[in-house]
Amino acid sequence: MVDHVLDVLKSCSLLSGLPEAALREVAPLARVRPFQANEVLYQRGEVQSALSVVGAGNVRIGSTNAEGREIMLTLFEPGAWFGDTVFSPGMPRVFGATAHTDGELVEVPGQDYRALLARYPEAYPRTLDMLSRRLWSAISIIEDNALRDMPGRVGRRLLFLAHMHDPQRGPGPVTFKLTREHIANMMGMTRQGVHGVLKALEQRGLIRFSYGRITVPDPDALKAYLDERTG
Amino acid sequence: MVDHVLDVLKSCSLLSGLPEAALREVAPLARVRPFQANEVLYQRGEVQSALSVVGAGNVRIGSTNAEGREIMLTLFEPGAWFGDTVFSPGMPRVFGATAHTDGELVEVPGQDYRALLARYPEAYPRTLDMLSRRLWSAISIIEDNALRDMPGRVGRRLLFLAHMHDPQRGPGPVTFKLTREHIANMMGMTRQGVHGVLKALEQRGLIRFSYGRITVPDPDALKAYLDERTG
DNA sequence: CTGAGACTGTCAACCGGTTTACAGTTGGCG
DNA sequence: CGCCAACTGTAAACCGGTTGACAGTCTCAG
Repeated sequence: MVDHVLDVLKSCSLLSGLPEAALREVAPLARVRPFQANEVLYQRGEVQSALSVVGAGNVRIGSTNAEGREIMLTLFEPGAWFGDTVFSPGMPRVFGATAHTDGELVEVPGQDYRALLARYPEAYPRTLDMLSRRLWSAISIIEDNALRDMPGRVGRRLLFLAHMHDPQRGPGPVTFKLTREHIANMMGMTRQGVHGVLKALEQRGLIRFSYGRITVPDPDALKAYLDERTG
Repeated sequence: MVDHVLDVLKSCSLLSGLPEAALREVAPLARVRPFQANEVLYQRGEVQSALSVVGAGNVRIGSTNAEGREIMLTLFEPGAWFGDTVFSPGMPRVFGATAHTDGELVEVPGQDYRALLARYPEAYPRTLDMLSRRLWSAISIIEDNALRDMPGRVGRRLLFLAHMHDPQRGPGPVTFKLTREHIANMMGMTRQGVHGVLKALEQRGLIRFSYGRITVPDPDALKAYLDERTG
């Protein structure tokens, strides 16, 4: 059991700055939390802080406004971490988390994680780096949303997801299990709007899509097309 | 001279976790860089990393796309810091910085800053907290942009700036020196669109504005109005 | 004081993307 | 194997916000 937790923690990039001995220390303190598709894991506004690592399955990060309109920020795969409030205890969560598929979460209580860092300060630089990169991503999204039109935004986000999906991926094709509606929620668009964009991209051979699935056959080609589209 | 640099460093929230002795160590390594209004301080894409603290004047953070359309992320006041790439050396800057008024920057070379943190590890938690809050802000902006209409977005951003301007402010009025165009650039809107929104907010008595100036007489009232507008 | 340049108000035309509506598919579950 | 719920395609009406254009106003440097 603890061995399994340890494996999950080891797979997490945020924790890879810590020596294995450190991970062994926290593993017993972590909680394994299995989840089913569409289960709400955390709600926006909660103040409790824990570091969550996706052990299996996919998790949607996003929030919903009063009228039920949803915005989805990103989709996390196994090994990803969230719950950035561990670094600012007391702050409410800005976004909620929902299970996208069945899977399992490994949760390290915020206090224990912070205590661990204090005991292994050599891990701090790596931690700052990870957080700073996440900020970088968020700012890129703001920029894309402000400066690009719909095809540009959708294309860029697909590339972003492709990169999250597998940072060291080669040039091969990537497939996402996302409905038109999920994409719409990621982009602040509608189902129909997304449809039009995808159709246009498909006609250029840059993507392929079918029921609940989108494939980018050649991410580099897509990137080249997008870069060319706005200089 | 070094005393002046020290004062600026002390005023910076990011560095306030460090003991004064530590700041005295880096002060001689920092560079003072005076600037004039509209001078370009850093450009998007540069990889050189330094921690910049605003010593005097205002700095716009933003970037420009190929067609010359600009997006402005925020406006920094004295004491604010930027150059988050110090935490991820080698990463290019996502946004550029431009002088909004005359003023002066204090720049600490990235290496020196990182070395200092390593020497005073007790400052790490505060540093993580600051970075994490900045991420929180960025995500809030993404959310606002996706979920709110123009009046909602403009209003929220004004409140955000009011808070940046003076985190411990009382309930009094706040005034910004921003043109309609600057606001438009912050929101991904046009000058004319902003005009309409401001007029609507003014008619409700929530803001007042004149040439190059916007005043929020009662931020709490504005907040209440915005919260009510979308539940 | 005065002029030039930056900022502002306003309006009609336009358009990208939403809304609304409905019919056709797909795939999983009983 | 067949049904139902979720997902998808399509098209017309609509609308918020941009585009473009121009005249008026303010500010500050000289």
